[in-house]
Amino acid sequence: MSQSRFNPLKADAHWQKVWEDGAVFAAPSAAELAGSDRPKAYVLEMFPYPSGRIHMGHVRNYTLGDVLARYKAMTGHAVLHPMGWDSFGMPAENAAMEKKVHPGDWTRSNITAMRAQLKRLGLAIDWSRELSTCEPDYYGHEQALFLDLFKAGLVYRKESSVNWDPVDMTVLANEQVIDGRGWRSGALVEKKKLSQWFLKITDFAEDLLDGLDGLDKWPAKVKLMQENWIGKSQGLRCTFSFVDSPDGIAVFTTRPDTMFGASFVAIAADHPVATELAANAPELARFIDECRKGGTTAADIETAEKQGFNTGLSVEHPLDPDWHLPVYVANFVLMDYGTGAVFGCPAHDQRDLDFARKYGLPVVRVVADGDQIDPDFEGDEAYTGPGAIVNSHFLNGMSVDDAKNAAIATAQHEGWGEATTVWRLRDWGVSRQRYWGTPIPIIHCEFCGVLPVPRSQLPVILPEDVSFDIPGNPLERHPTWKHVACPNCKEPARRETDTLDTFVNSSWYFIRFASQPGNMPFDKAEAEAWLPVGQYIGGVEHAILHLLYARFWTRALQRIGRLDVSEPFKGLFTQGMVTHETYRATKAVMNLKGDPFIQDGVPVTESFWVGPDEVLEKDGALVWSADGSPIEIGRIEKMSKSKKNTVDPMPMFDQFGADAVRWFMLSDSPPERDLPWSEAGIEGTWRFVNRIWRLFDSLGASGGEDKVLDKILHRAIAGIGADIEALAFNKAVAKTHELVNAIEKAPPSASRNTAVRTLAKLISPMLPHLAEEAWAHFGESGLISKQAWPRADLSLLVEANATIAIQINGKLRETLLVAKGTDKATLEALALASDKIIRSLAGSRPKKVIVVPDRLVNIVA
RNA sequence: GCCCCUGUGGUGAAAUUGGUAGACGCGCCGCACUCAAAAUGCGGUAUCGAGAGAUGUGCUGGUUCGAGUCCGGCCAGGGGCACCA
Repeated sequence: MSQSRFNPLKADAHWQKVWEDGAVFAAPSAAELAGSDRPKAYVLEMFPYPSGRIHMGHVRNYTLGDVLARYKAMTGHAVLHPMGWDSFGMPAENAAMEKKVHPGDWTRSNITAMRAQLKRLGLAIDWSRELSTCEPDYYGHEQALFLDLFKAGLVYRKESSVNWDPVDMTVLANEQVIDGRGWRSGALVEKKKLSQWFLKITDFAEDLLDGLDGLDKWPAKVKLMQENWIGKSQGLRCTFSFVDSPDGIAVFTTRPDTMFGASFVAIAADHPVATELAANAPELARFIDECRKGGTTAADIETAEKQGFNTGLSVEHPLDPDWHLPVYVANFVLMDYGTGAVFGCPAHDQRDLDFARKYGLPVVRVVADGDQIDPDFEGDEAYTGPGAIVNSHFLNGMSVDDAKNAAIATAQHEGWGEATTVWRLRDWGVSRQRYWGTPIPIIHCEFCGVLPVPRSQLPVILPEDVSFDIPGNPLERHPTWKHVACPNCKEPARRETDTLDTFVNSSWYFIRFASQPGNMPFDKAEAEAWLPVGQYIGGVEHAILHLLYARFWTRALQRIGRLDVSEPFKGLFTQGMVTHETYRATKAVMNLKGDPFIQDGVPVTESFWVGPDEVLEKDGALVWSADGSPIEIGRIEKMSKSKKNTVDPMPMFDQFGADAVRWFMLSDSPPERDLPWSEAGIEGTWRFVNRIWRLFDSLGASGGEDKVLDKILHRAIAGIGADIEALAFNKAVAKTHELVNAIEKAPPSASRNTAVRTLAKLISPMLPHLAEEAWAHFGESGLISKQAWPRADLSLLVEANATIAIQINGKLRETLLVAKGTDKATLEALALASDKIIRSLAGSRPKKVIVVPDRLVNIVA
């Protein structure tokens, strides 16, 4: 028998070329799909941002999707498994500023490098559908869709307050503001009012919430997060009229049952009533200013004291015009939630209670706390639990829920309020004062106002000749780009220089993958042939924003009749992060002369992140490879460039080949769980790959059946398939090991030969290069990737015998092998006749015997 | 503060509806092959105990013939939201 070795580097290169040259993983066209009875499988991993190199997180993400896509193909599905690039965004502009390269050049060369790296993984991708969002043939269509939504009234412009970095002259997202300063410049961030474009996602709040119910293949956690984010609250919107005036203050409450416990009305600092009063009240103006300055970070809010300013105004209680309440401006009331005004019911709301105690306002109990019904509420802890309503006239005696309904009914009947639903969800602000994004296709004309760019002028192409020498938006400074003729009056006009939030790019790329005509964003029928995505796979960090925006965008397209799909992602899988320890080294700070910098007689040190490849172990402690100084081990975090805790996957591919790395990624840890990175064990997977190869190389001309092995094989076929389908790859790996162990131990036979050949197919989704190599080695023609997944013979899955556990008082004492289906009485008799049981019982009579056929006998003694 | 998730050997982890805890892998130990090493193969590996046996799924109480799994109360770690009326 000739011995051959598996050479992964040769095999990887060879089969990757065969797959690519033969367009083996090209998805069928929509027409072919319609004409075939094959079920469809659209498998999609979240497309990468081309940051430069792939990292372990990418390897995990794309391996998971790839196994599923390959399995789906083998199980007779028409598969769409595409790849593209989320290529607009800030890092490109930062690179431009730091390295003096054009964002386009930087991005495109990154894509070239990362495409090659991804291909090195051996992914079953239809590369003919590759797209890149920074190219006009993508973003031009996005501009067309934006104008469609504009025309449909789903886009509007509004003054809104933004975080403005005065040094970089740009708007910052909330996450980019750290302790009130810009994350890059370190400058104090200012609040600035800017005219911004918004998408009306709130129009779809109810739909987006209701739609979650139908997403039964989404993780409950993600649905819950979206539900909280959308934040539906139902309650009463009512008006507290000013004393002696027809006007009033609109208030929203989720607790109309506590109306009779009201003791003040509080309005936001930005409330129009406050603004009006402040014009003639300098003290109030100063207070409002204070409120605006207040930080918005979690820590600020935690420590901020409830503060108010008594306006001197009084309002009438809607249920009793003679009952007057003071009106405060309060720092804890938000203008952009509800109506920007609340009524305070201190006894049953902690915040209101803090406020009332501070300003000496009445605190009246209106919900009984057990048998406590005294109207005089004592203590500093509000009661927010259930109870009967008390001290509340017509609501007395009702439950909280009944009283809510009764109060709302009365308000509606008497005309001073109505049932209202309020959402936490805000409209989506999509304007970014940046260069590297989709230009917003709008023209501002002094005479004709805000106009869409005519369709014939799309795409609005991003100019390439820009400079990043000075901070700010290069589009704003470009000498010619923004100057255009008004499409209406032909007078000189100005282009919109803002670009779209990059989340817009990722809100429809999965549609473009399904259909990519040149003259429009997508063809309706083609897109509908593939959509929705059957299985979407990505990081949980996108659980809210990306997934919510994509769901909104899809519904918006549905509303304007462009696509009859409401939910873009039927199945969602959120993979865990690949994490690694972080390391910090400390070094002395030097002065200009190069001597240690001494302060108060002590050398000043600074600590900084170092990468895992710079850390050595010496005498049981970790030291920095550069100078041997001690290393402090930080917490385990997601691999990121800033913490320097990344590990480059590519050397592993060069050393062990794609299959060993893929197998390693799939082994052991369930894919939804975070994976603390460790290379311990990669040699083990490499050994396993070689063990399998030796099996493939061991086929002989033996005959004869091996019924035990047949059974094991068919159990593996069924089990591995089910595990892959459930994305439980760690379990599929374990079952593959069991099968391999069994085959290795089995003597030569026809059954064994069959098992070895079948094994090649079973590993093909996970170890595709090895499997192709085996297929060729067997002398077969064609590709194993195109073979049908083996069929499990169900009759072989039925066990003839069952191992019965014999327990005494629930503790295992003995096991018995019996024929399956042995009746209860026989089992009981067998159990009681067992030597061990007789000994254990030591003559005492069983009180009771529980028999579960095919499982166990439990003797209660 | 509110909401959610997780907790099992040295280690990554398995465990259909409550029914033999620790499958499978990594590591480690022993053995074989070898002048030797690597590679490979064989055996062992929850804890205590010489053994029979006892104990064991974060802690604690409960339901049950029987609990890793269900219920209550804690503890620890992680995540999400947060002056949301």
